Amino acid sequence: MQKTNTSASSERDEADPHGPDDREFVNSLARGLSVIRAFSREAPEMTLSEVAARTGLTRAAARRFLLTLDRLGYVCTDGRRFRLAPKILDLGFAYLSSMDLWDVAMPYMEQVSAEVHESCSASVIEGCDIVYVARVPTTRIMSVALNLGARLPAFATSMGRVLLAHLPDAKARERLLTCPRRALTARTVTDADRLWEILLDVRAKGWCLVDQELEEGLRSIAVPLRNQRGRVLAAMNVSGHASRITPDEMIARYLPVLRRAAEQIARALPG
Amino acid sequence: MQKTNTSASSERDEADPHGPDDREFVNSLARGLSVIRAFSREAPEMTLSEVAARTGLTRAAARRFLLTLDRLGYVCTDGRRFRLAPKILDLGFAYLSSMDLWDVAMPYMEQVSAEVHESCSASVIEGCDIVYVARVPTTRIMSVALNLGARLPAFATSMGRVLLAHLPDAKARERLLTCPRRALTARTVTDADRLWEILLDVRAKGWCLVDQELEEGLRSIAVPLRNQRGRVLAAMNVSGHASRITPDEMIARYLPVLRRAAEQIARALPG
DNA sequence: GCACTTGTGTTCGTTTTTTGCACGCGGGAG
DNA sequence: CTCCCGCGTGCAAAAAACGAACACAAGTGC
Repeated sequence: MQKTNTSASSERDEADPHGPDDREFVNSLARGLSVIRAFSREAPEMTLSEVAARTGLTRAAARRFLLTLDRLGYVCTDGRRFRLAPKILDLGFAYLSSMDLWDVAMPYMEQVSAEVHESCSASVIEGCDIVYVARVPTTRIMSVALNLGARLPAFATSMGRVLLAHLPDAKARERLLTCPRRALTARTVTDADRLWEILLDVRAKGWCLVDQELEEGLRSIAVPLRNQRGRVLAAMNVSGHASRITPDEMIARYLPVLRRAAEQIARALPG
Repeated sequence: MQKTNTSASSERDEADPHGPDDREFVNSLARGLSVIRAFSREAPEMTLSEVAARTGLTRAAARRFLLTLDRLGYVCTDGRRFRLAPKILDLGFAYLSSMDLWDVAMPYMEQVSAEVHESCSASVIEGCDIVYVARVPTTRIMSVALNLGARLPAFATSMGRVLLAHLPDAKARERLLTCPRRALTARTVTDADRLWEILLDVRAKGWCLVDQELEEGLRSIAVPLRNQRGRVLAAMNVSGHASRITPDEMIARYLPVLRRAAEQIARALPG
């Protein structure tokens, strides 16, 4: 879902830049994972050779990995074409399960969504992107479907700015400067200095509203999710269509709901 | 989220039963993936040695895999403890993106959810389990959180029975007989012959209602999701709390909504 | 119909990487 | 202090990767 895959996020991408020749780096694993990632909306189903071409592996290597993944149940094949099997979700599931936060947060997010009649989402920051880790959708307002694992550029999203604002100064600055900041609408703020000011403001206020900077007609407001000790673990937001709600109304009506939910989540979290 | 991990689903589990000695099987990949899966709710954060113990790998091997995954950004570490990084979701994301179905289905599922004020989910079958692939939650009614990738035993769920019913006879029978069928509530039907009758009925009717067989107080009704050519790709359901709705009401009010959505999804699907 | 190109998937020996084991190190608890 | 547990490292043995063949099919031009 969603093609965006925005920023150049990951510093080191897998594939096979003929690995760090470290003896501590298992190339087979990196290559196997790159085979999994070779599948996409554009190529949901591939022959052995197509996989080889996409990953840069030899056909022989691609074959070994595909057969291995098939044996393990992560891909399936009709003999000629290969496609990913649902078991792949087990891997991400391991991640989601390993975080109590989402489990704890979901009921409160459902409550938020029910109260404001808009989608409520949670995300974490990774590199230049935010990654969606939980979501309670209502009727679609965005042009793209945002599902778990989806990425959006941090600098242009309400959750991204909240997360950036709660990074240590040096890190936040560095990300602002190094991450690509393509304007996504006419309103997108891309100037690093201006963004820095915004982050300082967000940090002081404890919330962030973004008005049609990510997508025309889309407004969203986000708050940090903290654990009991006050450390920011993620961000949570609510978005609404510009035709349905003004920024002031969002602050008046949505912010209190978000803040209350965030507090309840913090209290409900262990540790 | 959700511990269930029910049935013994996967025929061949990974780990390291010292692999099929085939030259076509890449042990390193299987082992690397088993390292990812070693993380769970119970062990969200582990030292190198703990990972080694959990996976049955030597510490040296575990170390190499963890360092590799760290380099690739799939795990992160504070130097001592390792945990999964959100990038892991990219893997499952590759799967979800590779299926148009979910993208197409989501808006209709949101509509269903809005119309009946209950959660609407979609799943596929894999072995003895159904795997959740899309979900529009409303306020929580189940005791467990069902998220993407979550598994439930097929025989005891409405979606599972729909999916089993649309398998070829031989396959459906075989799964009924070989899959574990532990009773989950007092009402759970576990008798294979009785289940077979139910499946035939589901196949004939084109929908399935399950009343508190999975969990006390939980009723759900499911229909198949087909492509334009009529092939069953997944199942979609709506569930409700027993105190809020009777089975007859579910059939009267929810079924038409589900059926209409399923038809719209079929029409909206390519090929 | 025929040789021919092109793109498959598969096999095999050789080179290269990965592995497991044994050993050494260091820091916290008893 | 010393024991124990967790971590890092060197090396022979095992494995995986590579590349180059081979087999096969479908389409191509003649």
